[in-house]
Amino acid sequence: MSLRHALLGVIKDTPLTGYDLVRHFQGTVGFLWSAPQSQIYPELRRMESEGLIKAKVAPRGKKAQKRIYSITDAGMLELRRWATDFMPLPAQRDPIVLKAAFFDLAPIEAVREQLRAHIAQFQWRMEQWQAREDAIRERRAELVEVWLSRQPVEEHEHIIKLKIHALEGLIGRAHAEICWARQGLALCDEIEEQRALAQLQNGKAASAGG
Amino acid sequence: MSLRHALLGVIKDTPLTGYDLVRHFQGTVGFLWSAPQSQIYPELRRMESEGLIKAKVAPRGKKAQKRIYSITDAGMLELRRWATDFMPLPAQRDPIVLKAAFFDLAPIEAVREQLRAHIAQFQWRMEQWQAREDAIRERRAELVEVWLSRQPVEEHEHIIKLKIHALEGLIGRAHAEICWARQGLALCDEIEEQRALAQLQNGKAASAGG
DNA sequence: GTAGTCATGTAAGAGGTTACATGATTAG
DNA sequence: CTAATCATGTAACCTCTTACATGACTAC
Repeated sequence: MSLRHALLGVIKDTPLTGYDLVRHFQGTVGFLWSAPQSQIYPELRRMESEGLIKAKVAPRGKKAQKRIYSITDAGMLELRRWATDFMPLPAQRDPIVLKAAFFDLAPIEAVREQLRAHIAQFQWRMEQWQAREDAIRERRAELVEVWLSRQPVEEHEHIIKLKIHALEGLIGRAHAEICWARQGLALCDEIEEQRALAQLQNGKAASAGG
Repeated sequence: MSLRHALLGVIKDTPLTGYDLVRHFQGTVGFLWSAPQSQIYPELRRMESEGLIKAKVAPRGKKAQKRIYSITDAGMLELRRWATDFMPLPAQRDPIVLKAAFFDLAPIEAVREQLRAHIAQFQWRMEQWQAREDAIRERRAELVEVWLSRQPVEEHEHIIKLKIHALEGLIGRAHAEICWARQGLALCDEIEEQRALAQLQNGKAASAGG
């Protein structure tokens, strides 16, 4: 149930509407845990019914309303419990690696395309993570600052370093992914070269034999 | 639908029963894509009904029977299609990293425990992957050899190199994960030291002031 | 006979994806 | 008035998890 805790992790800093949370899930926390809008609204309702968050209904214009959620003591407790409890590694399940193990079934140009996209995707993500890291380090990350303002000053640096460490994990992983894909591209070149060479020698042998 | 293709990827080499596949999913392919037994049997039935595999019912002892599945032309085609088609990156969703972003909410000893387990888990996986890689390279991987025996000899090295490349991706990632967790442990030490130092200075200030 | 392995399932529920659906409000 | 944004949902479907369930066969 990580979505729940990702949501709590944002709401703990400041009260937000479901809509705000949806946006944040494409911005800040979304880099850590992506979730579609259709998952967030029902989850907020469930969390409310379980007392982890509470909603304040606020008017919006003349007729419309919105629900501004804030964390409860029970929610904060649950978040701390989750952060503290041991969590086993999720099962190994990566569709790209699985596919890579069967790349010999695909034309080499399709393999290249997949690997190039892999690089591009991770480079894009890496930039996002890097930007987020910079924002946190330079004290420009709004919600983090709100949270820090409620923590003892001597802990601020520790909190920041831990948050940066989490992002460093993603960046390091992205780096590994990019290296891997580049090696894959090199392997594609090597394979194609050897095929061309074999073709050439085949031709020679044929003309020599014929 | 990666489970389906993981299954096809094994069945393509040699006919197998559901039971055999379950075991393989803790051995060879399971390092790439883990799946519980309760998912494999129904999926095989579905694949059979869709004509991707066909079952040969064989007797087992006197009364019992077993279903030996083998791949059909349609199944082989589907596997090649899947290997060729472009596949977008799965959404970012890693519970451990998410948790790491909120490590400041947990007691430092709990953080250490999580990180130590992280290292141990990935070291274990890494050994499995490494062993698998060695087996493939040294031509001791049974099913891979069955597959190779039906491929042109001049392609053998390419196929092996591609399969090893897939495993190298996992190994590289595991390496990154271990590095990250070690840095986390170092950070824990640092934080604890600084806390102890602050405690000490607080004590001094208190005794000087009081 | 009995323990271990071979063999095959079902079922409830959690979590995630994709698409659809609606309506108020605000900025131009 | 019209388009973009704010705001909140529902529904069908798929995948995966966890647990339960059964029975034949084989080696001791």
